[in-house]
Amino acid sequence: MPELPEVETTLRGIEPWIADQIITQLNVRQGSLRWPVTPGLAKIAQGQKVCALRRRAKYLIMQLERGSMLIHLGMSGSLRLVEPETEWRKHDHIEMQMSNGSVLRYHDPRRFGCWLWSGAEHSQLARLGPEPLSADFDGHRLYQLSRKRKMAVKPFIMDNNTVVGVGNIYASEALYRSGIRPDRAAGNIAEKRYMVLSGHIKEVLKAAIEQGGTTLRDFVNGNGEPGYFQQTLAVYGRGGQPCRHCGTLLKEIKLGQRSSVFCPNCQR
DNA sequence: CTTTCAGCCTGACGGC
DNA sequence: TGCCGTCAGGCTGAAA
Repeated sequence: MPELPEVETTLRGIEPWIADQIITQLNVRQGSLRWPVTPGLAKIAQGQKVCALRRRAKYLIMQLERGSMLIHLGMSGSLRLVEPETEWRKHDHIEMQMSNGSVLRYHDPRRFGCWLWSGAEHSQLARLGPEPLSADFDGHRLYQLSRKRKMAVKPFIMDNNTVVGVGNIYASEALYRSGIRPDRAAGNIAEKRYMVLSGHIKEVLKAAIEQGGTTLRDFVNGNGEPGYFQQTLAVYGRGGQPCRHCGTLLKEIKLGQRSSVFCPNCQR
């Protein structure tokens, strides 16, 4: 499940191998993703240089000479560098060959990701909130945006309009660290608590990115799956198990269609 | 305006 | 053993 840290880790892993290189060939084997892969993408991309690779929210933006490719990993997607002529695995959908011999493979069993070309601005990026690790995101923003909102705080912080890149895992963990119940109404939380929460969102994402860095070699070699976060998760996926702080059994509820685990004693 | 929810897709898992 | 239902997840756009 690629969340922001995984996307950032992917970016850092592949960037040195493809930046400033020319796309010699692009193969689309399966173009039926979240949105259909832009028709003619292979022909459009071929011969263009990768001028830059950057991340916005959970999107990767591959800046080429005449426009950009917007890439999303959905929830099961991955980008890996593989040896040339590597046998195609099931669910390998796209391959990009570079002038330095690097080969990038896109693998995505559930096909929730996307590869979209645009010569101008991608509409998907138009109304995104601030990056969680930027100075534009802080407790003041959470407080201001949440006034009079009845929505539970967890879906509120997972809303891309509030702040981007906070998925179910890290929202759950940040709320636990902040001592805030995920089902508390967003509009009913004091500014001070939002200051604490915004700090923990940043911390948890930073920590995950740092740990993701240890799996960089996996991306280069094309082996293995990143599984770095599992050991450090306090609540996500631990419903019914004891809280590591107080021993109270963690409670699991549904919020906005998503499972949410919290400690009824530590979080209020 | 805010909030909810279906739909996209496959693999893993539990029950029978 | 295999079949079936359920779940997981990000994101959009339509409905309430």
